[in-house]
Amino acid sequence: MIVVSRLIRLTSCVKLPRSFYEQSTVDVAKQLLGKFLVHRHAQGTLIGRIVETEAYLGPHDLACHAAKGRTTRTEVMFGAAGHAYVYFIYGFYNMLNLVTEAKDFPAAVLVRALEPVRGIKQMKRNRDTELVSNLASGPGKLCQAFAIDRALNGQDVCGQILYLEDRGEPTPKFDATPRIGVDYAGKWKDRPLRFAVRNCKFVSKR
DNA sequence: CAAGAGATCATCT
DNA sequence: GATGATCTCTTGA
Repeated sequence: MIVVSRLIRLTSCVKLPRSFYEQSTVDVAKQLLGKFLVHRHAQGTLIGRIVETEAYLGPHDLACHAAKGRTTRTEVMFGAAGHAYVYFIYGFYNMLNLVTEAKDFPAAVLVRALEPVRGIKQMKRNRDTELVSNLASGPGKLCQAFAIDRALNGQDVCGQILYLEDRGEPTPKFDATPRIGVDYAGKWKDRPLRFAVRNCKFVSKR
């Protein structure tokens, strides 16, 4: 019986393969809800359930960094799917994105919020705060909680250090809204490309 | 509570 | 030299 339950656990706990990230960016962004981000860190293993994402659709999407062209900064987005695009912004925060679609097509999903699952003690230290719903409820917060910085830019997220897991949970009910903080993006700013789990207290505050 | 400012730096003009 | 896929704290009603 022990062996059987282990098998069940193994089969329902699968690392997302590269083919997952090669799908359309909107599909990846939606399907990431309810998946688990795992960071195997020297401090210990940190795990969170994804509850909020945003899709950045490519060079024509004025909110996407790649709309400004292929540069040192955006190079990772032009690479193969299933890699981390981590950038530094506002002088303080890192943002975690997962590169999607075909090589040479620059698109990605911004991971905006997580429900802390494992390593909560370490996350509290990293964030210097006690409230669990304030540990990873925003793109800057979650990078701080999960010790994600630009050292992880370009990391293969189909590897052993940083990856995503499907634990058998169906995609939760979610709402689609415009993306946050992209008022400069002209007609693209109102497109409903932000996806957040409905009635979830771990999404970013808005 | 809502609104505003400040923090601070890599990247691009 | 300006700005940004943010967050926190302070202010004032």
